[in-house]
Amino acid sequence: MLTIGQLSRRTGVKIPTIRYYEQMGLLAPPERSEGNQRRYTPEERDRLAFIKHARDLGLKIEAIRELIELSVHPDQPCAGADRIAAEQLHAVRERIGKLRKLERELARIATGCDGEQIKDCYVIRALASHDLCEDEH
Amino acid sequence: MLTIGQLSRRTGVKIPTIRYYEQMGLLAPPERSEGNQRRYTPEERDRLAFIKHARDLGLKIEAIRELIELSVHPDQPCAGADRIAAEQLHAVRERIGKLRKLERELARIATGCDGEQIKDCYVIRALASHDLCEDEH
DNA sequence: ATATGACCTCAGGCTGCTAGAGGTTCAAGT
DNA sequence: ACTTGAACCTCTAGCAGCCTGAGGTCATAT
Repeated sequence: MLTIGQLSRRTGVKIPTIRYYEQMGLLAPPERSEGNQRRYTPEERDRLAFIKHARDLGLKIEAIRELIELSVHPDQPCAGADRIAAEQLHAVRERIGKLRKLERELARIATGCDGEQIKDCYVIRALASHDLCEDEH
Repeated sequence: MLTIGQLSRRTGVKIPTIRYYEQMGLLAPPERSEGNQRRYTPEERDRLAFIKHARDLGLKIEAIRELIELSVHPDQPCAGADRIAAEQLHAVRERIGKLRKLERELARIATGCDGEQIKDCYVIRALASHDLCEDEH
């Protein structure tokens, strides 16, 4: 049995975050010691590691909840899990696309200024008007 | 003079958000009608457009506040504005890098499953353990 | 005069945590 | 057996950056 501190160190998830996940229903309320402290089994550690991995991949709490729900029914078809992963991939690709547009524009803005005073500053002028933008947004 | 609704439509910034920016000190408290409703000048519309543009580029409220502060002193050197833009560019590039790692892993996870049941599902297994990951994270 | 829509303020909620106050328990050392 | 000190407990509040809704007022057209 692990204390919450040991669990935290082994998974890299901070203690308040563990308690938060319990509150959010991602982790079942664990056993308690006589003095009311949380004690975790290795299975619970595995589940927390699962949650952390999914969070690191950018999955929302709600999506993780669905996946856990699915994983409790190992004999059902796994199309649901596939769908969640695919949706997540799609979301990540969209974010990358948007960020690359931003990158281009920021690169132009950040390197374009050779003025000396604010009133000539390309950064300020570029933000003040879209006329200097390459694409619409 | 524009009402808050007109301002909202012209800038694409929602009404509660405009009031929020005022509260945060990004917009000065505007004039009011006799009946205490906000009335905006074209200059205020321009400033809101500036704010929106900067937000769309991912700048934080605090960074925008600094830029506005700078733009009020047009005769000062503009190195500060350049720095803010460069920092933002750096942050965006970092986010892109991280997201691309996620993309690779998710793509592998989302396309790797040909099991039929949850207990064989590659998505679930990949999340449960890092053994299936390509890089550490 | 009245209807309707746009506006006002204020409070509370959202995500995903994090921090702090104020109190209890555990394990180790003496 | 006792004492320390770290680790734990619950609860509340806070962060960004808004959004929503309640309950009420204003503007304008008919």
